[in-house]
Amino acid sequence: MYPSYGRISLDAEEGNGLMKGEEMAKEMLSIMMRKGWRITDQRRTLAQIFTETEGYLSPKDVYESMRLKYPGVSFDTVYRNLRMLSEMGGLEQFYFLEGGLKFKASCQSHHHHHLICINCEKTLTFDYCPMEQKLDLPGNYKIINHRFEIYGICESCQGEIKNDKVDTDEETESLID
Amino acid sequence: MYPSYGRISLDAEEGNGLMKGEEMAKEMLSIMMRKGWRITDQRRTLAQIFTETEGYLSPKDVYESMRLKYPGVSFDTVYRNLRMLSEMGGLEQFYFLEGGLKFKASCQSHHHHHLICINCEKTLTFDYCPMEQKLDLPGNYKIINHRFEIYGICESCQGEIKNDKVDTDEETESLID
DNA sequence: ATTAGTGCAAAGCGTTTGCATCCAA
DNA sequence: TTGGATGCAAACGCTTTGCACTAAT
Repeated sequence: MYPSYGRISLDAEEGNGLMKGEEMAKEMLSIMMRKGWRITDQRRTLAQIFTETEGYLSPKDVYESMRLKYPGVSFDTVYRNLRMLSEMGGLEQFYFLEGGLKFKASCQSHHHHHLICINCEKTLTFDYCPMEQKLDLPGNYKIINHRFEIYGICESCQGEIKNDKVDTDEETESLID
Repeated sequence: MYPSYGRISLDAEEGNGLMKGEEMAKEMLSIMMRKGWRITDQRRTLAQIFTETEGYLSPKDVYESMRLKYPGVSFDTVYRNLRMLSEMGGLEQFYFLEGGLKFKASCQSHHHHHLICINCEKTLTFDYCPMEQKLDLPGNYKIINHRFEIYGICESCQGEIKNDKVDTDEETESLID
């Protein structure tokens, strides 16, 4: 039932090819400054957590990580900052039916889509965008935005999964909102 | 920033061209029977509500509608049945960042994607699927599923919106998860 | 008659809010 | 110095659960 795939343009395997690690953290901090936000220890830590993480983080994940480096944090501060950073583009939000809302450092510099592992949530980016096609859409909608994601099982998970998590169909059905 | 669109295959404007109204309700009820579920008044009503609705319904919406026809319903029964019907494919779930989880009768008969109005949530279906392309994806993921949705403002909303809801960019950013 | 489905109430969980305190600018 | 950021606690909304009762098969 699910179609073919093959070759087309795409770029980096990980960070997104234009920015990674330290650079990404700086980017986030600079966003904060530009918007007139203060750079607090918590926010510095927050930025760093996301630059060190490949996959998605739930607010809870972030909270746990924050506590390691900055024991006093409170949950609501984490939420506040996640929300603010998301709203102005520093983070990308995804909602997983199982797992709820999660966050990931976003690439500000170019348009792309995601290939997400439904097991470990490791995410790769690729440049192909279906909107580049001459789509003949029904109705007379004024197009504003779109969403295109591909879900699968990454190479390193393909081995492990075979044992425990088997019923891939159901897994997927529920993981994708 | 957001790309072009033009002509390509597609089908019906509404139901999805293969099933509508009564037929859809029967389909849902038959699903229940096949699975060995009992057909209760509440479930019959639930099925009917979705066949009469074009857009998405939140659990709350459904609850309100249910109460009109069947005053005694409880919220948790609505949830239980929404969940069950979703799990076995009778309903499609979408999560809107603002508005939360919503449901819509699903088309079992053919693969398609959605064009969703970010104002009224009226949804049209179209047959074009980006996975038909020969995509050259990074990594070695075993592809399991995908998601492709286009968000815009439908014709009838384009007039109304201009007055109140203006800042389309932000609207969208937050509506799409 | 059996057993799934319902309604009720209460709990659970993730997220948000008000407010006094703290601290980056 | 001072207004934004934080931590705390409480509230909030949505969803789930346990249990006795009801009703479809």
